[in-house]
Amino acid sequence: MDDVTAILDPLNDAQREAVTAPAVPMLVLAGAGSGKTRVLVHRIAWLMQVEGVTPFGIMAVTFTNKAAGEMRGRIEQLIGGPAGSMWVGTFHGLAHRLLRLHCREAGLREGFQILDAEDQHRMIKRLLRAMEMDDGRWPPRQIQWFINARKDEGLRARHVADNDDPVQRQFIRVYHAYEEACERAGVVDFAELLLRAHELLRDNESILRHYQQRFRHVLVDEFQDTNAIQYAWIRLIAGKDGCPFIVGDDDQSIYGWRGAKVENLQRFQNEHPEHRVVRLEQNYRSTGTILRAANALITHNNDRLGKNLWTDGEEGEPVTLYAAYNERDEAQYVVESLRQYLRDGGARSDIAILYRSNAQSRVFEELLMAEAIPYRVYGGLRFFERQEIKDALAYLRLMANRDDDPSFERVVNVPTRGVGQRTVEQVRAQARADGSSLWKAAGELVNSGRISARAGSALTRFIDLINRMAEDSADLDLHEQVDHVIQVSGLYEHYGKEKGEKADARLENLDELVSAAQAYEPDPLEDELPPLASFLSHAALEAGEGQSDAWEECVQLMTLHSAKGLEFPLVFLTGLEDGLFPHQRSIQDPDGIQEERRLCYVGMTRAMRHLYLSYAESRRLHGSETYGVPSRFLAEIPADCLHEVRPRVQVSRPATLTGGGLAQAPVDGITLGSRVHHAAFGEGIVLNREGDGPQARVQVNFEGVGSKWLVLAYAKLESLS
DNA sequence: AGTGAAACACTTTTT
DNA sequence: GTGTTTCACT
Repeated sequence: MDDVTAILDPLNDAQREAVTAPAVPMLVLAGAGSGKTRVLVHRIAWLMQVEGVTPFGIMAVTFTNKAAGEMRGRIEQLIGGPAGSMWVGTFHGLAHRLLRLHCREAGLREGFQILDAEDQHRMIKRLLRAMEMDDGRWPPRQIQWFINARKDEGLRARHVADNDDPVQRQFIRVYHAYEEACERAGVVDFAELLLRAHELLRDNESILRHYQQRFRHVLVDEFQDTNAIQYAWIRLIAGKDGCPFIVGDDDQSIYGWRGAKVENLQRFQNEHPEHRVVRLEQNYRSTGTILRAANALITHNNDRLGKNLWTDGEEGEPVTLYAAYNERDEAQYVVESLRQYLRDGGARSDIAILYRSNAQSRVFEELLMAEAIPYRVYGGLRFFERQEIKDALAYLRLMANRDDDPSFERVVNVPTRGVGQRTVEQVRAQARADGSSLWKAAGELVNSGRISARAGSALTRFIDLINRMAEDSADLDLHEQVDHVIQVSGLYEHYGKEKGEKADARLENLDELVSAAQAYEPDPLEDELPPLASFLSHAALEAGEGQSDAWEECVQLMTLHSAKGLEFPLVFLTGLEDGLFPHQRSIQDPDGIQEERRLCYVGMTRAMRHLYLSYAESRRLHGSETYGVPSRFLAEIPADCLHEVRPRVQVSRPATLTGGGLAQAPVDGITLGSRVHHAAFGEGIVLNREGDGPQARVQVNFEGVGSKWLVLAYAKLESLS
């Protein structure tokens, strides 16, 4: 039983309590840096080695591939062998596996493929056109969002009520059309994977019973991020007597905007009266001061499940606050400070620069570039999302399934082969008339001869190309197949002709696709599937790394959202201005503010040893100069945790520290953010200010009237606050 | 079919 | 200010 010491020794009391918990539903409230992955991993080892559960009976669910991979790795390390038949994966990945295993019962064809967000967007645009709906009045993005949000709630088009709202009615119409189009093409989008898998279990007694009996132990990571359908899914599989082991942190719920429901934590407790809660509150990451600052901030939120992080580590240095003159000054300060850290022997990869929105990365990039400090920006296009890669995949998808309309549309005329818009439109019309796929419609059109000779021969060329490639590569290995397609389709040549350095990069990517195919190993747990179809699913489900310029030691730049789950010795949390962070779009809504506050909390708790906060008094935003107020979050951090560096007085709008928080000094009574009254426009909030003296102009957002620029000398504004 | 100007919108992101 | 997308022109 010395295995057990290996499992339990590295744990603290709370962690141990969670890991060794009896067979009841468990909720582990795991604060930032409290070792939640460790608890999950050790729990699994405990189940196997002490409770005698086989890997076959365990399912562990995460949100990202990265988290899933890490978990699997650590499990295998701890138990000293492969986790084999254990189901460890993302919600989408596991739902996908379920659907592959039971595609017949799920109402899907055998080789169904997955639509990524871009494919889905294109498809909706096409549908709108076919339905003769103006995509100006019906923004495809909005409809896409609508459909996904409904699916995340578990609702199909036929379930959505229009409430006599004409707009809603149109949305539902498109949703219906979209469902049909997906059905016809044999594709499913991301949300559909979850919804379908849920329906599969819900509607198939025997399948459900099988999985309920099999997975008595379902473990879920980041439970605060689950949406309605994911919750329902877990509920179903866990069944009445399952013992779900849930790990989450309500204070780190930052995905409400995409359907995540923090309430699921509460709901879990209500629906499992016999559950037990363990709180992991000891933090192993940050200094005492950083924790004190973060704790104080998050205390301003309501309805918390309650948790207070502590550490027995050292106090550490105060959190530094820098009031920058503008965004360039902010960047300069950040770079100076990180230089100092590097001079003191710190590693570049220890450093993270965090911001609220992607656009903010630019200033930092420019400066880091100029100073020749290697950096890496997270986010952006990932490997399998690149244009040339998606083109190649579209060819492959068509070969696997001729009815794949999105892929047909994508490559009929890439590279150009004389199938113009006119011809494609004819094919679409034919498909609509026959209720068939584009591929069949194209064949039909060519045979019927109701098409010009030129267009007909161009289409025929395309049809023959696909057929020929499918035939010729049928017996090849996967990577040879991919290579063959890239060459024969003309894609390689096509992208080679692109000008600039782009061509090289694109060709390199295409080569890398071949390598990826060569390295690909099908999932042994689901594969009856031909390697090609399996590879294509993999490409959609795991879009690959962002543009990771190798593993060179780099300063890390990323949004606060993508920083979740990571930790860095040195963290810069930048752009702390009202309107930017918290973001303008969240500011009206109290729940929005709370989510922003949690985001700030997440950002602060990324820091291990050094935390720098900064804001800029003026900033170029969307092209024009704006004047920000220090983020309200700054005022919520106790003054004695903060060390304010070079507080600038007498810039455009001085900020001073008073009474434990930041307050603004008045500038002739009209301060940014204050309420004013105007004779004609009524009441509003001062958003912006330009210039000095009587000629100064202010931008005021009036209730009802909207925002106006006014010259102070003429406007006769009355300050109300 | 490919280029260029104009119009436009602009959190956060995984799968 | 920047990147994207659409439309019009060659």
